[in-house]
Amino acid sequence: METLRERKKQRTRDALLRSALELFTTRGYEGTTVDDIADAVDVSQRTFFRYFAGKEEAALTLQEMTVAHFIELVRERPPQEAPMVALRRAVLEGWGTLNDVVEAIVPVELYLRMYRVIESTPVLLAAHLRRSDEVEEEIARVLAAREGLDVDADPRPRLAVAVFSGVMRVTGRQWSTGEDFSVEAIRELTARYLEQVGPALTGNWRRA
Amino acid sequence: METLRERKKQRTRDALLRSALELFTTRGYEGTTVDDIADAVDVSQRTFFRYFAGKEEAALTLQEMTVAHFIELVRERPPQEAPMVALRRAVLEGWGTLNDVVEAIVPVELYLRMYRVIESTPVLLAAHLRRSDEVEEEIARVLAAREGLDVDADPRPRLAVAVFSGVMRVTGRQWSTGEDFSVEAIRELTARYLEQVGPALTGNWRRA
DNA sequence: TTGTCAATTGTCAGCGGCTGTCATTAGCCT
DNA sequence: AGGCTAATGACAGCCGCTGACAATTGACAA
Repeated sequence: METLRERKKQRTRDALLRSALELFTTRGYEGTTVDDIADAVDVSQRTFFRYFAGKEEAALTLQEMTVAHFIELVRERPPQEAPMVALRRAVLEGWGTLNDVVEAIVPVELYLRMYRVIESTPVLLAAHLRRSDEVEEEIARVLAAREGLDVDADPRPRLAVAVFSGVMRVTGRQWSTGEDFSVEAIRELTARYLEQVGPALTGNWRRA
Repeated sequence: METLRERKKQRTRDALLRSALELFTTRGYEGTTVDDIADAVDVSQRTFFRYFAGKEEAALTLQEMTVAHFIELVRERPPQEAPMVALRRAVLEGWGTLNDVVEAIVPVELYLRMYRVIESTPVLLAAHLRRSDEVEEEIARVLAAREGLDVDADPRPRLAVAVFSGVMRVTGRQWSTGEDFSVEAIRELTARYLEQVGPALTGNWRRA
């Protein structure tokens, strides 16, 4: 943070983001107008749009941070690990370091509340799923590169990532509708659900 | 189609839908205004919104038809089939009967063109993925009922459906970016990709 | 310190999606 | 034919978002 200008900009952006999240998690996403957010920070509506491409972007900023972090973790996985192992470890490590990533901006509690707002707001959920879709493609390319494959010729990287991503989505939803919102809870759930993929696909579900 | 009123309504709706799809596939989704659509049918903008909840709904109507059909096919699968087998057969049968479902409203070719518009228009893709998410939940419940399981207690139905749905998404995208837009092409791709799931998850990708 | 340049912001006008309201039209039914 | 109800049009207005231009404010050098 060198110049005064930059610091001021950063403060404005932080204030906008914090006000937006606070309003979204109390009044709801649809119940909050961009004017509300701008007014809360005492800037013009136009200024809000200079910091965020849209209302959605503000709502998904925290998610984007954790997603970027997760992608980094996948990239840093030792190349000898099998793909699914690398993904699994990256995710588990990601949950472990969630606090460090988020807390620098807002309390983790706000992140969790916002997560539920996203899941329960159709337009936000849609945007979130689309972003996840993009992330899948990115990770598929990372894995393909690790394994020396061509993503367009060999379907396995995209398939593996799609499967993994599906499990993560189911896990996240189960967690967000459950009672234990601790990081431990989702870590455990993640590990457990990943183990259930095999049985879910091959097993005869009727014999307990 | 009993009364004159009902027939007129149906015709208005059909005209709106066809005009919308025609415009979307030529000028693009964002490049088409609701006023454009209404003007093409010579009704007021207000009337358009009495037939469709929004621009999105018109754009996703064909998809919705095929999805509803697919769900029906899953419901009709004999209960002794293993879950993944039932899903696989329902999908393959769905592609086989695509023509019958769509052609009653518009040429299948328009359906295919619209599919690509959806994939390439961020806001439509987002809405489409969200809808797929809802469909996953519905199908998970169908499978759970078949197998006598509680979806909230046993993660396997949701996991299996999430995996299957992921594979279908990858398949659909691959198909839409390929060269062969025939139904045979996607049927074959579907079968092939489903067979690749196992290897993608467990295999060591490096030994060819 | 001051003057110049550039970056940040506010204001305003306007578009497109969408909704509520109310008057008008058009099909239905006796 | 005339009354009832459903469908439509016209209008006003909210909200998200953008372009354009002017005003403000920090940066930096003379």
